[in-house]
Amino acid sequence: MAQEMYLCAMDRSAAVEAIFERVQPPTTFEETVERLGTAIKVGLLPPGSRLPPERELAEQLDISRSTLRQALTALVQSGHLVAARGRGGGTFVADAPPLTAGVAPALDKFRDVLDYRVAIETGAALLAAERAEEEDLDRMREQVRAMSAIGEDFEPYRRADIRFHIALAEASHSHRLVAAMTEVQGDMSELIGLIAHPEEVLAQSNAQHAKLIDLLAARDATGAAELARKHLEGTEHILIALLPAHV
Amino acid sequence: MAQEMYLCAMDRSAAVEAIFERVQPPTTFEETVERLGTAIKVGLLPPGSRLPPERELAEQLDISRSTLRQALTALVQSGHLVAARGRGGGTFVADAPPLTAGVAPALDKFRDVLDYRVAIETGAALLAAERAEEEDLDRMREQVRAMSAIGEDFEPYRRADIRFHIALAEASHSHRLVAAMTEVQGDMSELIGLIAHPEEVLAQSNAQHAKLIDLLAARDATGAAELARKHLEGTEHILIALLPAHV
DNA sequence: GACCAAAGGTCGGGTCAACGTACCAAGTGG
DNA sequence: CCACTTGGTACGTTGACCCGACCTTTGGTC
Repeated sequence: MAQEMYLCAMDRSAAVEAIFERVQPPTTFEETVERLGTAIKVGLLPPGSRLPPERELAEQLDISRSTLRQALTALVQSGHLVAARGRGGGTFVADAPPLTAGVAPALDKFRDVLDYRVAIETGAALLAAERAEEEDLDRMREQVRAMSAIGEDFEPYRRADIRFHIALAEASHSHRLVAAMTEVQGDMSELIGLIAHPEEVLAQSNAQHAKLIDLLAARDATGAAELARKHLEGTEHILIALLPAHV
Repeated sequence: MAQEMYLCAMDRSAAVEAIFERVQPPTTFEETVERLGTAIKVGLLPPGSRLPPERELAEQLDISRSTLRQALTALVQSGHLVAARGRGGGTFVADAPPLTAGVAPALDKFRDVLDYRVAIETGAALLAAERAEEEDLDRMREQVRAMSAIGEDFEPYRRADIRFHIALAEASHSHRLVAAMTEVQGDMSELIGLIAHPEEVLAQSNAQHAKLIDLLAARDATGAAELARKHLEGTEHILIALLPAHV
């Protein structure tokens, strides 16, 4: 029975190390705050929109009402939601949602987010080129129009931008990529607030959006992925220059 | 106060629906079984290798020993691990790990896994082309050699194949992509057991592996992503033909 | 104006996952 | 034979989560 061989000393690869990292699944409460909070920040739930009644929503999410209320309460206190009692009341997305001014917590976490984003965006672009329907493209075109119509101040531009990228994920017709894209955009918002956005950059960015749609329509998967990657590099360069030196 | 506007009826997009889906974070126990189980199935922890002592491992994973033992016990009962008491004992990966004969649970889950894989693999290929060091490429070459040396029976080939793809993720130097790749490969194993693998298919597959390394060495990101996508299509076509009609 | 229905808000008790600590049992090396 | 390392067991504590009943506010309806 005496087996030797201590944990393969040579093969201490990054993958093996990843096995033994901390295991900490989020609680139901945390997950719920994350889900709803991201949806709000990302604009999927626009200001003024109403959530389903608590008892109903709890059933949809398949959690108890108590836990749901914890999450809702947290979001009310943070100013993302407002609650109104009585008939015709309900829980609504705040009209003036607080700016997501995260004070840049973990630094190497952002590296990860940026890289993960590359995978999700290019993957979505690739599959979208293979599968996008005309209606998917229309939804994307609408956001491009919105962005070019704005031009000046950044907040509404950013919202349309997010919706464009989520629409891209939807065009890939992959449930999981939509979820991943939403999550990634939420994470990005924490970063993007930190940097400046000259108007010319936005214009060029939106030109790339339009071009991407053309490539999707032409079913040019390779070109779409390539353009997507270039598109992301723009943001990256600005961010990396801004972030202090890392490991 | 009377706000109207019931949850934007028009905008019932896939992304919005995804918000209200079931929230069910895994328990620590489940997550731990998943982590270790995947690592074993995927061959990151080869048969015969020894895990750290329980008390130590529990600290690394930042969970209580009791919970860790639940997970270990589960893996012992399922035949993935064997435990030996006494000094010089420990917990070891079983020599003959049970075949992962998953009875194909959710069907549309696999669609999702396949699509997610496209994103992770192409994303990893893309970033690897930008960042791979010579030593990263060497690790991949080694697996290609291993695969071509085998040729006949499938199990060892599959193991080397997995390690190749994980090495690709490592070459992208993205922590998160390594983790995602490992997870995806674990999920894929459940599927791949279901299909046949003619020798000629494996040969062609390995030729693509070799070609991919060349493209990475040449820093041809677009070409690498393109080839990766083609490489995956091979598996997909076989699987989709096999899986019954879906929605 | 009385009443009802539909919402959010509160309370108390029950269950179970996870933790921590101490202790038992087995096997190996000195 | 002793001591030490390592897996196995037991038990009490905490806290997340659930369930259900009830209160409070508020707008609509008769």
